Amino acid sequence: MAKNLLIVESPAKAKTIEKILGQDFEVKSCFGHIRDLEKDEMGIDVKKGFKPRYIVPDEKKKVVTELKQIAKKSDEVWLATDEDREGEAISWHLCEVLGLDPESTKRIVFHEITKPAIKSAVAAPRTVDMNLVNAQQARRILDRIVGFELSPILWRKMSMRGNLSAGRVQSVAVRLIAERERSINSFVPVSSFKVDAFFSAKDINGKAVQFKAEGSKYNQADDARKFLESCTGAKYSVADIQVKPTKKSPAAPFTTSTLQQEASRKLGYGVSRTMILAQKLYEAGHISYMRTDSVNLSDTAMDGITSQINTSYGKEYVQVRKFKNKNESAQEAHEAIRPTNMETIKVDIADAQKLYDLIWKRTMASQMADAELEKTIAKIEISTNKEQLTAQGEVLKFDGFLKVYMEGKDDDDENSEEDDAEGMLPPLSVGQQLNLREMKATERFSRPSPRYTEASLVKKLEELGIGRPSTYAPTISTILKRGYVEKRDKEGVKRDYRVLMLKDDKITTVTEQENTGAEKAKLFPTDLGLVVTDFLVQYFDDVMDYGFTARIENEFDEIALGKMKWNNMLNDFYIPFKEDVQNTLEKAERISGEKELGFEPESGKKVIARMGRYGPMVQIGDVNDEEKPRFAKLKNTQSIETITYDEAMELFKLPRVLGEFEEKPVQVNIGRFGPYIAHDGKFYSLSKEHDPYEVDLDTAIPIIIEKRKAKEERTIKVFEKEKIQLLRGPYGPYIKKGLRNFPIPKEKQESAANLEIAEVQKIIEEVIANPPKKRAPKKKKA
DNA sequence: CAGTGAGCGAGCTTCCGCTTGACTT
Repeated sequence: MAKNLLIVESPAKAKTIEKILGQDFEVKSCFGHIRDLEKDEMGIDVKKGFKPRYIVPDEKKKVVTELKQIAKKSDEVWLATDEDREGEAISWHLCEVLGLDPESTKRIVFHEITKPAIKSAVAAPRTVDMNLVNAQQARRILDRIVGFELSPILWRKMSMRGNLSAGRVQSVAVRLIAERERSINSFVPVSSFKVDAFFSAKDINGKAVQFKAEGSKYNQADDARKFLESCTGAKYSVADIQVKPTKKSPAAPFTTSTLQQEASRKLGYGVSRTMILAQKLYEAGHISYMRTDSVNLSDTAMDGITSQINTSYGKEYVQVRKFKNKNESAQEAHEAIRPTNMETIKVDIADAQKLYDLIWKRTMASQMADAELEKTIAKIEISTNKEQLTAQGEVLKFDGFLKVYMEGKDDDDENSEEDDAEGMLPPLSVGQQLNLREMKATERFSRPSPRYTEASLVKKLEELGIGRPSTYAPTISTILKRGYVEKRDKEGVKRDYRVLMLKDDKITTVTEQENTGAEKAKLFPTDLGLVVTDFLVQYFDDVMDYGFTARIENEFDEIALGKMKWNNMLNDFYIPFKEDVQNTLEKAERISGEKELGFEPESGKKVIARMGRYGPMVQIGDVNDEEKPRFAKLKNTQSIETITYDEAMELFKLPRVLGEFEEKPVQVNIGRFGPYIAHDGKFYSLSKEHDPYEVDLDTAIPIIIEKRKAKEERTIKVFEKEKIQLLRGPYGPYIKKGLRNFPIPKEKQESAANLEIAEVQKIIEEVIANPPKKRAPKKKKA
């Protein structure tokens, strides 16, 4: 039996550390937090100075029991949780649960899992820092108060049903998306005309090549035309050439957030996918810990990286760098994300190779030499005009880190529009005459900020100091699951733009078309998200403020330094907050996001759009009217905010009779489960590519025929006028009664076609009596 | 299943941060 028990958070770390420390230590993991606030009644005694009530959650009981047993048998317990606020709290909770004295129990920390780091940590133990623990408790309690006070307000005040929630992080994330959407919708593009001249000159081999020079931008088409006119008959010559050496430096090694961004840009992964794959790589020992905000690399890692660069590319490619973290909220408990062994190139894990390559390359590049470029800027004179044109070229003199890796660009990066296509210029000399092939003034429109992707939202949250590496992906899952936000593509719209062209001393104008506004896998707020956000901003502007987290983080820091009492801090927050809560419960009206669209001409009844119990809808008339109001669901792409009166009225055109087929009427409508076609007492649901408002008889009939045929092929037998059916499924035959499916016992599957009604009834009864095991039910309160 | 949307008012839901499995179809 080992004399010492050392506890870390992650089981994968435990294994590695046990190898390093040898026989004197048994290393175990506690799998993160082992205690949390009780779920009922807040878990906090506000009146007793915010005294928290902690419990060990059911799913943690097993780990805790095991740790208790081993702790009892060990001479000494060492706490080696992460060196950050949460890690310190975990150590303290371990003391509480394992019956250890926090004032004497050995607490050690390290930021990297390397032999020297761990050995020196063990040589210099300290004790649990209660100030830091208190800062964590304040953080935890504040989040609980905010979440568990705000969410019930939504349940009371929202007309929409479902499990709604609000919180310090998620609600602000939704707000970012909501505000971006509104700024896009109200954006008015402004056009300008950019002049480009195309010249030809001879390259080094004497071959004629074309190159581009840029002129000014004009806000009006007329001004652009005047400039082109002024150039008719002009001669062009090189007035000046400047050659400037420039440098490009590699980006810092990956943190969680930058890894998510790069995997999104280069591989198209959502943040959850990235994290699942990274977790697999970590568990297999291929990469360091993947939930980190640090850009630091251990000395051991640096040695591996530089020697790998040396062997692969040579000494001149090595350039050792220390990166500094840009954001203040970083807690830097771990290293940057890097390969554990730079010599490993192939990882034998499904789908994870590409992500590993990305990490490997980024890590390599971070310690490689700057790329050296030579930028040439040539000014071109126009004989008839005072203005000059500018041609730019770039030549790579030394590739440096670009040999392995170049960081991707977001579509909201400035200059990304222009500076990506800088090619080479042919050799030019001052005074050289140039032949103009053509000059164009192309109309360009200003663009709104792009919608967020999962990864660009994470970037923004990190900039604001909101959320942590371990919560970025789950936060996005939450706001998607709650229906506040949707991830989808948007088709672009065609837009005309003008091109004025000067060629052979003649000016012509042509109109061309471009596709604009197309976006892929972007986050859109739903009506629910917009309505809930507006409500929260109206009544809880302090918590919803983008600077709120940063402000309370400063106070948590004060607590951690022992300069502020944690319950005083909470009290200062709580008093005005609780007042807002009371006030809102009393005064706020039910939230429905109602918007008046107009009046129905025949009846004079009001037409409105609002949130209903089942989602966004339009309504004609009022509940208090004698006649019942009429309702219609909004289409997926429509929103309460932007729907027009005409679009709303269009929605009332369902149900619609399309015509007849086999002497029976064909009707299209929208039901609870979406749009469907009704014919001859049967229902055929419409797939997404069919818009129920567009469907006509000619499209409906093939759908009926095809679905009917597919159904026939799957049907084995029908009982009681189709109330009970025997169907063929992908895993074998099954029984369908009403909406419910019932499995057929294995031994009866082969002869399913011979089953009679009595036997079928018996199977159904048996299944109902002994329902198949479902996923473990959620724990209810005792 | 192919309907609704208010309100009546049980009984349900919820936060953020640490960590990984154990569950189905």
